Amino acid sequence: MATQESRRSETRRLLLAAATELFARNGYHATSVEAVAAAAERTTGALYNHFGGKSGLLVALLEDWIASTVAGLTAGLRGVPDLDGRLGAMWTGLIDSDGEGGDAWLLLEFELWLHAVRDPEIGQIGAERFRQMRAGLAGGLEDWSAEFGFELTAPADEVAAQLIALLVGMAFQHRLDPVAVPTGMVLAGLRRLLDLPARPGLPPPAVQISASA
Amino acid sequence: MATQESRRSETRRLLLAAATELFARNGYHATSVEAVAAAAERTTGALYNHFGGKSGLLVALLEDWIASTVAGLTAGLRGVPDLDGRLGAMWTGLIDSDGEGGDAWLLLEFELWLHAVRDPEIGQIGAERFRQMRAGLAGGLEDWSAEFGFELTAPADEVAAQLIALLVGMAFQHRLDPVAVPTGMVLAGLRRLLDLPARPGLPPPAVQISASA
DNA sequence: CGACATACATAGGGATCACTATGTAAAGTG
DNA sequence: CACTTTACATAGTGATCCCTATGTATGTCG
Repeated sequence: MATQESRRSETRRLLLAAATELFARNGYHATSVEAVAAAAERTTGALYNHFGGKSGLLVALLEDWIASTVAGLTAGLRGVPDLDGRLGAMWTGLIDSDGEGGDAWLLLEFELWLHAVRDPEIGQIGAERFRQMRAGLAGGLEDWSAEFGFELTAPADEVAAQLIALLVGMAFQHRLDPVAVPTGMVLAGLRRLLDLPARPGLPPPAVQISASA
Repeated sequence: MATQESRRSETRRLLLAAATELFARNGYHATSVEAVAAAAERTTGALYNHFGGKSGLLVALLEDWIASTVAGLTAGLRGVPDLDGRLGAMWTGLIDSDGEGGDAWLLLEFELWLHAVRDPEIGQIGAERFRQMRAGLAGGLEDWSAEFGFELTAPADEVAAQLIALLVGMAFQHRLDPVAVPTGMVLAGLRRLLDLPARPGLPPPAVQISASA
């Protein structure tokens, strides 16, 4: 019915989607190739034919990851008129869900980082991924500063790296203890990195009520 | 010769040190209990007698982790007279080494975070760990603001979370691509979060020369 | 429509791993 | 110095996992 090429690419897509979900949820080493194949409704034979092995699957996943993330970073920002809305969109896009896979995005981010640090081949890809994220955000910042009429007090590259760092580090803490990292705290930090005045009319962050052990 | 108690605690210490090193270097799942036992010059029998299993070893490791980190966070700060020196000490302490285990500190941080997110029992401990880190830094900030005569423009809890977030996120990027995250970029971000003026007399951050793929 | 190539399925092997049951030397105790 | 307990070592087992060799249905092409 379908051509061989379409069938093949569909299988590849299913395998990568299953691997993304399972690697994020359970981790790379805790996920068996048979589990990935089963979740994709295929067999390990197909997986080995496509990727050559478990590590090949990881590399392919990370390469796809680059394109989809750079797109996702800017996608949630369209249609948001004000600057705070855009900053907030970046944050909620990070912790709520990537729009497709729940909070798998964040888990996969750290999972892949660990492999990137431990494996030079993966590390190259991971470094390139963040270079593109920073460059994309830096470009956006320059556009924003023109659009909203504020001034960048540091090179856009620098501010981009700082904004990404704050978002990553806040998500890191938020996932362990959500109430300790309310949205206002993140937005306030982002604004301070941009050297913007604190947003007027916003109530001060709520008193911390995170449960104490 | 030695008492049984001292012998036992010494074995426990060796096992935990070996597990720390190996879990950080290779990851939890990629590290076998036999490898941990061998690195500690003991056998798996000792390991199971102490921790009941591999997961028990991880829990014990994380619990030790709490105390040692809070201590380490403030330890590198003594004897540094100026504020920039202290901020710089926090950063270099994060990326250079923890003073004992190379850069294992950072790897273990993210490794344990993933387990904390996936396992509720571990998650409780991890959340408590960061609560203590934030509280410790918040207290330090209030002392600093008095000592150095600057004013906190936001609650100390909030600023502490933001500083930690920036440090974590910067370390995250730095480990993938060190030249893309020079020290000055980190210090500038920390200062902006503290609403301090940019440091005078400091050359602007070097042009980025990170290799492009 | 027949021969070939492709895409994937099936079955199984070799290695590794977490864990357990049992043995044993040393420390503790009266 | 007999006896018990502690702290760890030894040896082995079932399960799991990554990978490979081979089989087969379906698309492809002259």
